[in-house]
Amino acid sequence: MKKSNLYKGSLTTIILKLLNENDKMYGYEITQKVKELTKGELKITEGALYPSLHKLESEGYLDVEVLKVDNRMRKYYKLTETGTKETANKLNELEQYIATMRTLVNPKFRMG
Amino acid sequence: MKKSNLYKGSLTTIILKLLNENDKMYGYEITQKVKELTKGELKITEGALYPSLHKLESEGYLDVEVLKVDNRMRKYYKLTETGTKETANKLNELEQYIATMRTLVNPKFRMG
DNA sequence: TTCTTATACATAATTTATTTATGTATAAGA
DNA sequence: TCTTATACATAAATAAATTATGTATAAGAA
Repeated sequence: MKKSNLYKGSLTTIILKLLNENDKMYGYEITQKVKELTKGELKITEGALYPSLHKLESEGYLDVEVLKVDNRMRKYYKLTETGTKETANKLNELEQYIATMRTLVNPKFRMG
Repeated sequence: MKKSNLYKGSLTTIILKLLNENDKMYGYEITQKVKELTKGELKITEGALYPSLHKLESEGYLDVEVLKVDNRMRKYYKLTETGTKETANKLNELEQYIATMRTLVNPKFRMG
């Protein structure tokens, strides 16, 4: 999704968190929201997004509802109960990742 | 290297930064240093480390010096000039990544 | 003395998340 | 009419890791 490959592995966290904040969203909406929030810094690609949504659904983290709006299909996703728990896990993992990287990279943030 | 797959893409940043701080290090030393600094949180595997070191060397970011210490081989790596520049780039990318993720995940840290 | 653990390198096979490249289809605007 | 935006989808290729091996020396425990 970007020149930096640090984003690899972050997509599910992003999707889950957005759905946690917005109750229900459809795929295209997610791409636009991410672009908007990051002021174009991060653009998630459809080739990554849709398979990821399908996976999250198959794992039971998301429920789907298909609607037709203005004659165009929209697949709305929302968190299940386990999906909400998984969101918390993923956010913890992100904070842990950031803390760990800071200890390695920034002497001011030493662990312990 | 860990249960969380957020670390994918961070290994080169970690290696470069450690070499930037410690002038010269050998592979095994890097694995131990990371384990120590993160109090066991992050263990980099040899299957990831050695190919990564070879790649950084082939890209001209690292110079190698092979020494024999206590009858055991050690390959000491150190940053080249372009390697030092690349370290700065990677660290900037990491800070940018963290800032971007915070805007997506933490409303307090909105961008702009 | 033998077995295990630590040190120190290496690589091949597999897995997984992504990018890149397509594809379909409708609506809006130039 | 042509392009851009909306909205989905998937297949092939790429890249970075994990997992599983392999070699070899040294130290320490049983």
